[in-house]
This record gives sequence, structure tokens and C-alpha cells, in this order.
Amino acid sequence: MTVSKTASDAVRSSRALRREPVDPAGDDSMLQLGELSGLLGYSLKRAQLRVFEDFLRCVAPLQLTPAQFSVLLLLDKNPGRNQTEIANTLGILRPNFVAMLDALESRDLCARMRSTNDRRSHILVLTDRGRAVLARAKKLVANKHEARLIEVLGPANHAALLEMLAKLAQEF
Amino acid sequence: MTVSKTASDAVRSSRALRREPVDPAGDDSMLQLGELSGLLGYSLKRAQLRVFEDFLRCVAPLQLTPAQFSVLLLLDKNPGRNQTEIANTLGILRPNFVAMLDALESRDLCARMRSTNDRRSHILVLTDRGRAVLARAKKLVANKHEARLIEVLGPANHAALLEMLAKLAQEF
DNA sequence: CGATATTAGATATGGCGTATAACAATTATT
DNA sequence: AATAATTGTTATACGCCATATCTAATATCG
Repeated sequence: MTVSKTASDAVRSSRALRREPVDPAGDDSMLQLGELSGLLGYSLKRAQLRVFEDFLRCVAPLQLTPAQFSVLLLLDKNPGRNQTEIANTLGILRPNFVAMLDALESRDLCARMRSTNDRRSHILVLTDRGRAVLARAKKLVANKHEARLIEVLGPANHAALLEMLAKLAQEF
Repeated sequence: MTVSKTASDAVRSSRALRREPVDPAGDDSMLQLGELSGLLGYSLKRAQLRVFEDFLRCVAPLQLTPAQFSVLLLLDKNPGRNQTEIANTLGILRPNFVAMLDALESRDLCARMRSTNDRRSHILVLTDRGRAVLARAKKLVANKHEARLIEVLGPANHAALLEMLAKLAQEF
């Protein structure tokens, strides 16, 4: 095989052999999930995988992963920050953030600028192209990805779900 | 470093440097998340990580990961199944299921038995020890892990959350 | 001021989850 | 009987995550 590290490959890869967990009318004649269906973590993980797959599909034209999209969003909302601050906010370890930035910078979506105050740190800025891609990505995410989620869940449920997940992500 | 592949290590590792995403009163002076907080996938992933961490903590005495627990549960509810059937049901690829089973079998929690009908396949069975560990694990999960989730969310919300996640995991 | 400690970014490395290809043994198909 | 398909397995590769360590630069403290 030869898989490059692009968002489109992630989509292809995820779609390629969609290992349906419960196999709907497959050849395994439907095993009993038992207590598994009551395990929140189980459904949580499955749902997360599905949602990320859909995100990748919806934003595939722009070749952005969820993580990359979150970086661009954060850079836009928080100008003048350095790598450590952005990485920490997203829960990314600094060493792992380097390659992420390399990828974004090589596509001219953002740039590192040596700070004049502290010449150790890199101030991160969106390029014009980065801003343009982000704007298009936002539209795709809102009109295709989140729209589909809202359609499936219903607006009220969607909001309630978001609130509960945020609560779990914080107070847990 | 030298990290062995045990559940306790997973707990230690997760706890060790808990990279708090939004850094509560840290030194990053609270960056703006912006549209990120409205992204379902973002909260979904964060919540999933937290819930899995808690699962590991709660069931740490038994050294079981969520994936291993799900395998034991499934073997208990579905006797006489082979590796492919169990793996498919859990969305695990057959090649990756081999090492998982090796680990469980080396701990005498389950065993592979050559089928008499089809001598290619291995019928998976829980050992006595496997049943005992599963029983203890179920109690820990119910009384510590899920109990905490219900406490944080409230029983009604917990049920609603479970339902919505199951819906996403299926109809999405 | 100068020695020491700390910090930012980067590199190297390892573990784990996941994905595909390919093989041997066995069974199914024709 | 010859060929195809299936089961478990091995080998392999990529992505994500984690830690230690290095350097340049800054901060701290005697």
C-alpha cells in the first residue's frame, strides 16, 4: 500500500471497508450486544467515529481533518498566539503540534512568525489563503455536516446533546 | 521509557499529564474557542476521551480496557461464536483481533477451541476465571463508572444521551 | 553582572489503534 | 478434481498520542 497523509485519504480509508459494527442483516446473524448497548462509552465512541467520518466527507473538497479545522478556527479567533498556547487549548502536545503546523504551513494556510518580544516563540497567523479556506470550510461544516446532524437528531435534541457533551468534557 | 501494554498503564498514562484542553485558569489566559464549542464532533471526541479515562480508572483493579470488557461481554452473551463473528460485531478487523485475543487468552480469561464442524474457525469461550472477572467488572462499571455518569448528567439526561448516541451510531 | 533555571520549539522514539496485503489450512463451489 | 472462498494469522504501515532530550532564548537569583 501507499497512503499519503491527506484528508482525502482519511475519507477513502474510512469509507473503504466500513466495518459495520452490528452488521445490519449481514451474515453474522446478529449477535446479542447485551449490556454493551447500555454502556455510554461504547455508543459514545461509535458515534464519534461516525461523526468524524461525516465531517471528513463534508469537508473533503478542502482536504481538512477535524483537527486541522479546529486549528484554523482557533488561529482566526485568537490572533497573536504562539504554538504552545494554541496546542494547549486544543489538548495537543507541543511535540505533536509541530508536524501539524508543518502540514498547514506547507499548504500556505498559516505561517509562523518569530515574535519580536520573545524570540523563542512563533506567533501563528492565518494566511489569506488560510482565511479563505477557513471561510469555505465553515460553510461546508454548517450547511452539510452540522445540518445533517440537526436533521437526524432534531434541533432541540441536537442542542441538548451538545450541552451534555460539553458538560461531560468539562465537569467529568 | 518502557511501557507495557496493560490497562493500568493506560490509566497512568492518561492521568499522568492531563492536558486540560481549555486550561482552567491556567497560564494561557483562556483562548476563545469560537465556533469550536458549537461543533458536535469536537465535544463528542473530548467527552469520549474523558469517559474512557473514567472507565479505565473504575475498572483498573481488573486491568481491563473498554475494548477488552466489550469482548468479554460479547463472549458471555454469545457462546459458540468464532473470531470473525465477534470481531465484526465490535467493528474490530480480524487481523487486529488476534493480538487482543492473545492477551485475553494469556490471562486465562477466554480460550480458543477448534470447531469440529469447521476446523478453520476457533470457537471462543469464556473461562471460569473470565466469567468471574467479567462479573466483577460489570459491578465496577455499573456502581462506579455509569453511576458517576448518571450522577453528573441526571438519570433522564443520561438516558436521553444514550438514545441519541445510539441513533448517531446507527442511522448516521 | 553572571551562573543557573526555565521556557519555546523541535527532534527522536515508542506505544497503541487501525488499515491492507498475503499466506496456510480448510471448506465451498463448479 | 480443480478452483474459489473463508478462517485465522503474520507482516507491515500510518496516524495519534506520549515522553525524553536538545537548542536557543529568556527569566531568575545570588
